Amino acid sequence: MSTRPRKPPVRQRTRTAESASASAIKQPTIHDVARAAKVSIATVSNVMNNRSSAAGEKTRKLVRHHIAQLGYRTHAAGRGLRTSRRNFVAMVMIDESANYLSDPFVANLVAGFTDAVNSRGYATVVHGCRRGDLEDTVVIKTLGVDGYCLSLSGDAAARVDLATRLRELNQPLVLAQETVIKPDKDLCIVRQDDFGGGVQLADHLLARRVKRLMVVLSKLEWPSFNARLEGLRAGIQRTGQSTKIEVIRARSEAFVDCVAAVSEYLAAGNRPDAIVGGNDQIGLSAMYAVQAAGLSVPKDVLVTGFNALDFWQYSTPRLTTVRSRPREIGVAAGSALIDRLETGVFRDNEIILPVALIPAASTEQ
Amino acid sequence: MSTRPRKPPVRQRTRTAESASASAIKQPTIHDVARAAKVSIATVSNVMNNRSSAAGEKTRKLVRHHIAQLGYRTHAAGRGLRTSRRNFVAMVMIDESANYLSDPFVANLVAGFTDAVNSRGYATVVHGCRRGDLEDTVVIKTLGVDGYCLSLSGDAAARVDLATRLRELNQPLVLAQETVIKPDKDLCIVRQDDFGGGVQLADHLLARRVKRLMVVLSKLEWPSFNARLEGLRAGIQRTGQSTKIEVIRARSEAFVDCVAAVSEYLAAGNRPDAIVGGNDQIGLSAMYAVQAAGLSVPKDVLVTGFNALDFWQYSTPRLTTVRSRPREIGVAAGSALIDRLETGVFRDNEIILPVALIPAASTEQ
DNA sequence: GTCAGGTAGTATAACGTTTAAGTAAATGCG
DNA sequence: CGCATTTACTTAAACGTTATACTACCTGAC
Repeated sequence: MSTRPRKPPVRQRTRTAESASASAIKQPTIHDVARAAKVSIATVSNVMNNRSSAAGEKTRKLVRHHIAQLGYRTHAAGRGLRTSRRNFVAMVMIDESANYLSDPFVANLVAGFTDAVNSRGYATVVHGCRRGDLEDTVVIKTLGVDGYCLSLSGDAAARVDLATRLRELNQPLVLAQETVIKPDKDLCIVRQDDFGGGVQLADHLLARRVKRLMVVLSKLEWPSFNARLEGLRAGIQRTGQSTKIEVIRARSEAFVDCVAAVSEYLAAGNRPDAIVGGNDQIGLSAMYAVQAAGLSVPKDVLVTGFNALDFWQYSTPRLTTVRSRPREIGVAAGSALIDRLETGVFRDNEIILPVALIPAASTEQ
Repeated sequence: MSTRPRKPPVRQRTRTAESASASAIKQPTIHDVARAAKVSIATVSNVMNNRSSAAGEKTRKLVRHHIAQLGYRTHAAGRGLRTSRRNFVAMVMIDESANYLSDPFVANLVAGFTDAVNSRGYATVVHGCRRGDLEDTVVIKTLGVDGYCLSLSGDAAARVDLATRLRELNQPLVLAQETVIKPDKDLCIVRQDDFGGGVQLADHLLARRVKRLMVVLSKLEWPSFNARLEGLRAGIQRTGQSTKIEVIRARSEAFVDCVAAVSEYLAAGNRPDAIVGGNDQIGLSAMYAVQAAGLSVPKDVLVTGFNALDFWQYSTPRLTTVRSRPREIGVAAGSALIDRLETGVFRDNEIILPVALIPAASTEQ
């Protein structure tokens, strides 16, 4: 024979069928499939990844049969090591109280994000981390994902701090509902037009001759709350009317704290024409406090919320609010991140979603 | 010299400083750190993992310095390949409508889960998958996590199907809020005592001389809803009273559908003494429908909810409900899963969390 | 007959880490 | 001193993939 002699394989896999220990069942590897199908591991890999070249209909079928037979699944770490692609992205939130998802706005945003990301073949690690813990946190230390989305939460300083750390990782980064950090070349910010929502509220309330306006926010400086407030201010200023704004900050966004803040304010003899809640929860709490003080909504006081979350419609009278689309923010953020991973650049550096006022009984005069 | 001659290193790493391409910045590896600190990679690894043996205070400091200097982080895929531990678990939910997290019960459960898991040094992949897509889904195909938690959602058949598939992966599995599948040796179920909650509701309502009871559920057969209903039935039966239960199922749990269902029922001339909502959302919708029909809560009809979610307290009159602790279910599920990963066995195969009635104005006569 | 071009498949070198096994020097002990 | 033990490290072999470079074979065309 004139053919060059084949070198024998250097390394022989020696795993026998019964070598698997009882406790952890050994998953089959690409080698097991190759051996069963009597082909090389390269061929199995090619079949697994539908590589167009090097196919062969018959072998393809054979290999697929053995893959199914053995229940072989690609070992994610092996592939990840080789390709330096993990098919994971992380959604990170600052979360002092470890219940970030209890805010329905955040929950819907996350749901939209994971759904967009999943549909592109990636999985999402959802991670809430306490402010100081960032460095110790598993995300930074060992996560090794393909990209990050940092979502609204915490005060401005903590957010900026976290965003800076994430940028240092040199991974694609999307910021959701961020207003303090400005978009720049390799950064994408997805947010809704909270400012515009504030303007819409101002127009709506001024058309109802509101002269004295009370805004209820929480101590925590959510950037979107501030944007809404600024929009409100701008909307009033634009008309040149003399409507006055007073801002009070409840200890937290919890029902009891908001009710207490409003009740106290009313008990001091204040009689605003309208109360603007920073979000629906605050608006509903304010409405409760107003009614508890023996006043009528909307006869004595108009009340508004923000976000139009599922439960806003349960109230009597129904709360005037502004429709936010947290889910769409998440979807846009997820899509932008995956696009960036696959094309290498962000198509847009800023995506702003519109919001729309929903007038309801709580501001009908 | 009598010392055995050292073999020169077989493989020379040849990465130069300027070899990194402009687009993707190369992360430093353990080799880079080793070279900088003039130690072996094994030593760097030992320092990274605080291995007690083979330490040396001076080298330890030196290595740590270079780790910080270079910004080295362990490459997750490399470690994962070697240790076959990924430090990831997955939280999987069936999610037809791609907005599983918009249910606050689920959102809080997930939040508790991720928090428990994070605090043990693991990360959580949150994954909602459509019913049929399961096999194609990235979770099954390429995720390769250390363990799974399957959370409530979808109808019983879909859940059982998904649970079966997950068991085939031979990974530790925890089921949250599952009532159809029974616990067995290498499976852990964490749920709350929905049945007991139903019994408590029955006691509460029967003490108020309720003779005709209407239960509002949704078409989707959530297992916990059924358990609550069974508890209610058992509670009534236990007393031997003749109270009758009628069950109606709204098209969905959405406000409009529940209101429509209750309104229609009342319009047909039915006058129940009490309406039991399957959860708070349904209870509040029912209350709305009752009031819209010109009836008074609680004078004409008592109304109850279930779960005591954040917004339950916004209603007027405040809704009588049962306190659930979805967050604690998540925490228990997460802890159980990590314990299983670290000890090899489940300490408990079933964990049942108590619930407690919160009487409020909507059932005060 | 031979050369070009395609098809089908294989061998093997990484990817970055952990860890068992080993070595060299220092220390303890009789 | 001579031997055992401890301390402080190093060597090198996996872990399961992917992808490059290669071989072998086949089919025509000239």
